[in-house]
Amino acid sequence: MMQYWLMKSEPDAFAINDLYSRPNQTEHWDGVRNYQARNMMRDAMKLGDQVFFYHSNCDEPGIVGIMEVVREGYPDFLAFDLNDQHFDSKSDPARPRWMMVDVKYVKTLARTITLKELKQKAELADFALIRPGNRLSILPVSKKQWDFILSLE
DNA sequence: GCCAACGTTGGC
DNA sequence: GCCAACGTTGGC
Repeated sequence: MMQYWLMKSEPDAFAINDLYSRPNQTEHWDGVRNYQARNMMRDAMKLGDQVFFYHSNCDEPGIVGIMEVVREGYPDFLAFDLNDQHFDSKSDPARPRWMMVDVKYVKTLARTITLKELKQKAELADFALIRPGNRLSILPVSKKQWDFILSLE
C-alpha cells in the first residue's frame, strides 16, 4: 500500500532544484542523524512511496514539490567518511548506525504551499508538521492530508 | 534509570 | 540572532 511522507531540507544545503539537476533526478537522502527519522527510512519507507519536499529554515518555509522513494533503506555511507561533516565514529560498515533512502524528483509544485498557510487549515490540525515543536526531519503524511494539501496548489 | 547539561532544529 | 522544543550524553 502506497504511503506518504514529508522530508525537510534546508534549501541552502539541498533544494528541490538540486534534486532536479542530479543524474536521473535521483539522490540519496543522507545526513539524517535522528533515530526516529532513521527508523522510518529503515523500516517504513517503501519503493514508490510519495514524499513532499519541504524547504526549512529559510525565508518561506513550505512544501515545494514531490519526490518518490526509488531505493529502500540502506546504510548512510557518509557516516563512515572521516572528511564528511556527517561522519559518525559510532557507525561503521559492519554495524551501520544511520540509514538513508534514495529519492527521485517527481514534480515541482506550481507554487510553494507555505507553513504559514498550512497552519491556518482546520483540516490539518493533526498534521505532525504543524504541531508545536516538531523538529523531526521526516514525517508521515496521511492520504487524506496529502490529498488536501495538494488541493491547495 | 534519573536528570542536568548541552547541542540542534527551525520558526520568527 | 533569539529562543522554545526536545533529543542526546554522561555522571551518579
